[in-house]
Amino acid sequence: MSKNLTTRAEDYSKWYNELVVKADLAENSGVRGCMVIKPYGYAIWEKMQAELDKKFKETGHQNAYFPLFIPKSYFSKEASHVDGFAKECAVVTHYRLKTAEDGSIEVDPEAKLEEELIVRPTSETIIWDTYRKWIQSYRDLPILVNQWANVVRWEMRTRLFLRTAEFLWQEGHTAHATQQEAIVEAEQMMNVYADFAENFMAIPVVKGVKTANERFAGALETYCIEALMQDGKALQAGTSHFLGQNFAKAFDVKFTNQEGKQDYVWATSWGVSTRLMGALVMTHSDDNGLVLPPNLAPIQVVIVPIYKGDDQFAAISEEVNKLVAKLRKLNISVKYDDRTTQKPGWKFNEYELKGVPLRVAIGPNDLANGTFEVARRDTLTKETVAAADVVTYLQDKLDEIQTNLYNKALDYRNSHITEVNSFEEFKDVLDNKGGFIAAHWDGTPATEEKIKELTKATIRCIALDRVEEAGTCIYTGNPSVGRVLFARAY
RNA sequence: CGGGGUGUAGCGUAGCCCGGUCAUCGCGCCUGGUUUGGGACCAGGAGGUCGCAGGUUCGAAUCCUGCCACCCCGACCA
Repeated sequence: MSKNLTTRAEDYSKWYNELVVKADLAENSGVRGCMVIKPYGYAIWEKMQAELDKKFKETGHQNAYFPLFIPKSYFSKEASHVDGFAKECAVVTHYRLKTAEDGSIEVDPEAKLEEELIVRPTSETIIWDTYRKWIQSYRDLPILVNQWANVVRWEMRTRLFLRTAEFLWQEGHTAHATQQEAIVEAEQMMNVYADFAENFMAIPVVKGVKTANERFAGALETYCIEALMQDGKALQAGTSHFLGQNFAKAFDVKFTNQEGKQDYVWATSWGVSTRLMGALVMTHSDDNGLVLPPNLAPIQVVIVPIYKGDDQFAAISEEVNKLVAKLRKLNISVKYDDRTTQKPGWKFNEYELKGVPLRVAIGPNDLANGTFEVARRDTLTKETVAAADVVTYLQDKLDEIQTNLYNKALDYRNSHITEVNSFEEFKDVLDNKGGFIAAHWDGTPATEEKIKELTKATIRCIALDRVEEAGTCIYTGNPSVGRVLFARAY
């Protein structure tokens, strides 16, 4: 049993929650389903934002900002979209408070809005209403815009990072002159997300498309990246939608094409959210706490001094300051924890809990020998390194940890994709092993629904790289053209 | 939103069934001293509207009602 956390075997949910809170990432605010993201957690989110933003710009996108409030009438324009969100909207009905006779504060009944405002659950409607004004000719296209924002969904059940009532995300909304161009855009953004997840966050993902049942409200095709958590449940880590002309028709966004004819524009939308923080925690962490890939770690190297008396402390600090300067020059984020208020052992545990990739300790022995002790968070191993080599050593280890975390997660993921050929086997693997199950499915929503009802497993995606293979559906025995990936999901 | 559970100091908790010096214990915090290579030790100290609001009672953390928040299981979802 870890001294820091509940063991995962005992209760994975509790482990996850405890970890998020104890590692100082976030906590419940006490406001229904909303969390406080703490500075350490937010620093990680900022790193994600910076990297994603860079990728968006590289692919020709620009940032913009649209209103938080959306007039209710906007929602009545795209039927399937409304159906998807109607049950989870926060609605603003009044615009003023007043002091009641007993001194309490109440909503002023006189200040009722004529048309209610919806706190955006997503911005398709208000953005498409705006795009109508921006687009007249094919020369105005494409519009490649992204928004960093918060959205609110009045979810029945909430969970830190994975499903909060308010969450932070980015939502890209693009408009194109042709269907083909929009499809290429949607696929491109799925690839951007996959690249980001794998190479930056060290989280392996399966790229694929959703079945009709799991598709975004209003989309013709939903591309997704699916990750696998350590408890064997899947997590949708990002989505990119080809919206066809649905929103253009609903919001009357027409343009004149090169032939001089009016046509509706073709649309995409794509997004990732603070849910990625949950994926990060559940992919890499262990019972000693968080494990952060160096790319995302607010502190990549922490240095802890071990000393007796002021003289020794001063001598150690002098060595450390030289090292800090060299590391900073290499853009390595380093913290020298010279607090005299905590003991070394306490600090070791603290930084392990927070997932700092590398810890350097220097004490009297090291001072005498001209060495540093370097500990790795991912393997929990320690090595003594000569002062002359330590900068290169640390630099190499950061790269190695990044790669190692990805490989570790990839091995786990790959060993948890199980092919099954019968419904009995399907249920057995689901209950006793978890992970993705590659199985034949007859392609009908009804069968998918039935399997979900019986097992709580859903089709996470039809993988893009699946092989064509004739088979029979595990549930109905009807013909199938290839395997799809099932899993229980968050 | 349906079922189940929880709410006592910054954190984790005992007490609730059977109302009456019960506000318990550990960690943390503060002061002093000794310590410092894996969450130190000793001594002293501070800190609580017992989630909120009503009700029952001579008396409520304890019983009743309503509300709020959180957790788990469903349904819904990034």
